[in-house]
Amino acid sequence: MTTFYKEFQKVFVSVDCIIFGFEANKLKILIGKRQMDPGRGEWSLYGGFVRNDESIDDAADRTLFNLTGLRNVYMRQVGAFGKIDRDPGERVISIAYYALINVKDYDEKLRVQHGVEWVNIEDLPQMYSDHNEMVSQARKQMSRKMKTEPVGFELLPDLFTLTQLQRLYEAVYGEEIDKRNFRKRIKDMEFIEQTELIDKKSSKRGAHLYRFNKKAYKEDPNFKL
Amino acid sequence: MTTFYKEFQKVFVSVDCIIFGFEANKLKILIGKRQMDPGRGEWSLYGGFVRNDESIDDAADRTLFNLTGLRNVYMRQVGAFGKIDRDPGERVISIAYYALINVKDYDEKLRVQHGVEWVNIEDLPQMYSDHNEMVSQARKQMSRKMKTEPVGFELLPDLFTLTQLQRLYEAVYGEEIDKRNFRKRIKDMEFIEQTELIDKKSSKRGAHLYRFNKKAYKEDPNFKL
DNA sequence: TCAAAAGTGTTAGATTTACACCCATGA
DNA sequence: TCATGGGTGTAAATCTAACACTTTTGA
Repeated sequence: MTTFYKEFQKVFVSVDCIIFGFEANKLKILIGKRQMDPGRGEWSLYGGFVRNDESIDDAADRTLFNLTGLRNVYMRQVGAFGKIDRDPGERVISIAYYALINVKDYDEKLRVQHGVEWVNIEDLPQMYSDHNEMVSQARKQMSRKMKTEPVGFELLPDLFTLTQLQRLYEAVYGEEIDKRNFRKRIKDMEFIEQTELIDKKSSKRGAHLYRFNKKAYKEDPNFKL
Repeated sequence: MTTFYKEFQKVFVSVDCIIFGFEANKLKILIGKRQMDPGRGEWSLYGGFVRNDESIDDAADRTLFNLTGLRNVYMRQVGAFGKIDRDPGERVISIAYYALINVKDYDEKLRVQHGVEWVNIEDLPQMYSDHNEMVSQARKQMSRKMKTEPVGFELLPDLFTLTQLQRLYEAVYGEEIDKRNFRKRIKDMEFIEQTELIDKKSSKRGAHLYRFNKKAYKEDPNFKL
């Protein structure tokens, strides 16, 4: 089969997923104890090897699906990580991807089955290989993305309150946001629509539920938070 | 040697370099006709395969050095490209890097020897495989970088006039910039230092030559253009 | 009745943009 | 002397940031 590049060496290529979720007003990612040698037992991102019959994006989708059973998830490549000895077993080049999911979409039983946990991003343990570095880059890219594109909604239920949305952005940026200024900016974006529904879970008075209207956004794609 | 991941498949990994230069007020990249099958004769970025004894960053440095003889060049990873059939010969995953060099640092003889040319970024031919896509992503990342970090100086001689600097930014952003506003912003950055030297090449009156003071920048790293 | 979260406008300051003329010099 | 690129300041408009009180309701 190898007809053109005989003289060159092949290498293992894997993907690692930084799966972001938002829960209890905290930004979290899914990590677990590595179940494979080398490094068995160390905290680790969930990953997998790229097969010859799939693109790297497909490998990332498949890996995420293996873990969560979810498809059509928002995923973006972070970049390739390729120090010679980044994997203690073999030469492995890994391509990191981050994903944004709604925590409630991830079945608890499945999560437990796979032995992964939602861990606060501010509170990560030391992880296997260069996984901390991957997360740090992923987080930067993700928060930059969230400033100018309406991708944060992937982390929320379809209906959300403005306070939820604000807490999400506070968690992502790692800083408090002025409530009035925040709501002013939201009001300027017509594709974030107030519904008639009221959420009573988080307050006695109740808060309006909002929804992100994708079609309306496409007609006037001006997002900034 | 393969002791841990036997059941997985290895793949070729290459690097491709988007080498930016600035000449005649235009942003350009180095491309050449591919000298290897498959795709021989097509316009192409310069690339090479990653070896097992080097990191992917080192592979990119080595590849750039092979072509230009330059070391310690500003390089950043763009990302991994991994469609199954992106290379018509074999499965090859490629990691794109962009580099910023001063055109005058690249020896003309060497350039001709390697059969590569400086081509205006606005004016690229169709290239081999996904190379146009690589360039397009590289350009976006590079111009975002240039907005907030003083990396544009890598594309200029050590001494430069403000008009040169302005033309560079105009080429990168693809739009005209107001001269007075531009110079006002420059004056606010103390690490862009006026020298006593006058450049007479580009005007009869002569223009002050400026220099980027790296140390001064590190003391007060506030850059925005 | 009170604690807790929802909701609402204004103003000062900072930043950004638009804009036009004189200068120095070599040809 | 004139054509060419170098160099300079101001004012309006926009954007950003700071800030405090009233409302509703379940416990």
